[in-house]
Amino acid sequence: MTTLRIPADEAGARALQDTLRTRVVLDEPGPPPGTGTVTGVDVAYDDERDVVVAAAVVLDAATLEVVAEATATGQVTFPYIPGLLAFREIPTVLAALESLSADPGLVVCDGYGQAHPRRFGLASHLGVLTGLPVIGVAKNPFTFSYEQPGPHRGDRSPLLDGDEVVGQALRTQDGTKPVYVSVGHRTGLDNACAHTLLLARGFRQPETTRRADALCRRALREATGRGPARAPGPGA
DNA sequence: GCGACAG
DNA sequence: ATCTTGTCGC
Repeated sequence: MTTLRIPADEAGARALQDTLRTRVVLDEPGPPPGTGTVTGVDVAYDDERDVVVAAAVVLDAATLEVVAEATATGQVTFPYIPGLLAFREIPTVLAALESLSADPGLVVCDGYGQAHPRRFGLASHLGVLTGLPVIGVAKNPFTFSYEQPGPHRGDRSPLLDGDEVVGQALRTQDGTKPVYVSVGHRTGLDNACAHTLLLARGFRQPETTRRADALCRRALREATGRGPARAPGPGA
């Protein structure tokens, strides 16, 4: 496990990405889809107090049942800057991953891996730091061009940086927007798409992401007191 | 210089 | 990411 570093400024952050990207492993296929465990990671923020909560949820890859989960709380130490997302999220995500009681298997995170201006998005950064196979499944497009994939679940089209394929726009449900899949570390792109489809059986987003999202939001509410006031019921 | 821009 | 009502569709 590589030591975590948070640069003091943007230039330092970009330089560190250029250094660490040499350690990304792209010639492994990754774990076979549907076997072992898969782990979703996500974070939630409280902008008022600069608090961030990360969640890691381990699922059985065959049944999608929860095997283990963990959360971690931290202070926000880096602003959101497109291209530098990892520096904002990774410290707390690492803490959550480290306190898991089960083998994470393949890690699925929000955001990108290779589909990044310096080929070193969150998924790649997390992979290099942990040594784990990691893929990125993002909800919105970023730095690349692509054609709209076909309308059905499983349809895809490549994310292109020039003529280099850096990911896939993948339709996980008929009639919904695609998700954007890219490899982070120690996984192949076709395999990453296969995992994503198996994990997104009932919804647009992978079950890993949905579970981790729900958990870190709940943990944030409990850590920060009341979040947004719930609508008062008719009986109030 | 301007706009776009994962979460 | 987060705030936030109603509304459209199955």
